[in-house]
Amino acid sequence: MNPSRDDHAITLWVIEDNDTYRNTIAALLGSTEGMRCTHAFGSCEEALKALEDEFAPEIILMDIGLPGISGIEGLARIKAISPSTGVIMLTVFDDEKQIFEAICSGASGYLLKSAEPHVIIGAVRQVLGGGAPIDARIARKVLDMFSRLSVPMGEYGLTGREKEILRLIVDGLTAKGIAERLFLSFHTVDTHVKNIYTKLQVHSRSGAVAKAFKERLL
Amino acid sequence: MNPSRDDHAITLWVIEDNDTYRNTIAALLGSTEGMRCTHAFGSCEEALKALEDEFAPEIILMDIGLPGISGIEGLARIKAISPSTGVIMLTVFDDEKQIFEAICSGASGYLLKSAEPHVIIGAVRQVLGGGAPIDARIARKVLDMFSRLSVPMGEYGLTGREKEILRLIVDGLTAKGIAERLFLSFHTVDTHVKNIYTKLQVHSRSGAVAKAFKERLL
DNA sequence: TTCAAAATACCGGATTCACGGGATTGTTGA
DNA sequence: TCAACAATCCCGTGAATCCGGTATTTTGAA
Repeated sequence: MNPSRDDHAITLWVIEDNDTYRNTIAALLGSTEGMRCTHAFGSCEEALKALEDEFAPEIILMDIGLPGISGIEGLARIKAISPSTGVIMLTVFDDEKQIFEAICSGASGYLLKSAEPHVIIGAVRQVLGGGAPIDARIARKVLDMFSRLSVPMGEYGLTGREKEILRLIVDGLTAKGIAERLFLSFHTVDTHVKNIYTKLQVHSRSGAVAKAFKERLL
Repeated sequence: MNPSRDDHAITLWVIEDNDTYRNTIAALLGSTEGMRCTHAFGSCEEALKALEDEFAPEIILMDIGLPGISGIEGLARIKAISPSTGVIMLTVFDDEKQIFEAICSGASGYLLKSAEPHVIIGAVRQVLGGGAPIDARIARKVLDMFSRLSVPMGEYGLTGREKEILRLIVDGLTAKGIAERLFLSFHTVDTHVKNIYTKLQVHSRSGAVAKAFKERLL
């Protein structure tokens, strides 16, 4: 495989409202061996329109802060039309909310606009190779968000049997149903449930279920 | 500030059971201007022991697959003793579970052992600068995990009032309590709850609560 | 304006829950 | 050996629930 042959060149689009930056980056990509920047749009609307009657590119470099349809919204729409297209988001800020939304919308990479040319070029190659290039400063935020999500599983001293029954309650089973499932008498289940309530300090099934989810007891 | 001055040099430890790789990386770090690799351990146990009566280093490079105390477990213990120490995990594999656990335990970076020397050096600097260097292939996994977490909020056509009541149910309120809170009659709440059940296709409060959590209906 | 959907209110019966009590087996660690 | 705990079983009462209805008012969209 010779990446310099045009029919094997990576096709790229750029979506960026700032003329100067757009032209700079388009020129950079276009002058790189094995890459062809076939379009450079100033807005998501134009790119989405182009997607209607053209083949989608392999990679799109997109500004996250666009006028009109935002980068986030645009990303979601692009991925809806062409899921296989890798989208690398470019940003000047590192706003957590935006990062989170972009990730959820299926961004394949996340770079700062201040990134060196070789970093951007490398990022494109990494996306093609199944990687997700993320600027270290942004990655820090992602990691922070992640570890914040994982609440340290609360410990209430539930016994094995109690956890088992709690799981079945979460699955929506009634006391009788649980009894049948576990070959127990209804009374036994009832007692376990009572003990679960005491340990979790709740007074209803729904309370126990809510607590189980909130504190990752399953 | 001159990073080549020893008292401003970055202090580093290496924890890696493979003698060859440990020595290679220790030598690499030691020969880099502005860095001092003060220890190279073959196991977490040794490093943890050293932490008891020595100042913690600024950065630790640690293999994730260690004999005895694993890298994950070691990471957690190290962060417990010295939270300000940045720990960069090194791995040969990209096992999702390990990545997830390492992130939750507070890893500051995640590299493949096959990384080029300059990448490792750069990673150390990035951690010092508040970044979190992550190999693109691993970042891909992180992003996948993340977007998998955010289940596309299920839509069951719940009306505003129904969502409001669902929230109160999740908070553990009883029908009577909800009625008081919303200045409604008990019967009205009951009807809404019935409709919620129908729409969510559940048959109990606990079922509705579980579904609400699983499908992020709140 | 018209009409459907949403929100509101009510009834009755069968079922389930919450929670108080008491009791019997094992296992396990002190 | 003995206390502690887990797991099992039983009972009864009052409250809350689920579910099948019916029916009125409000509201938003056609």
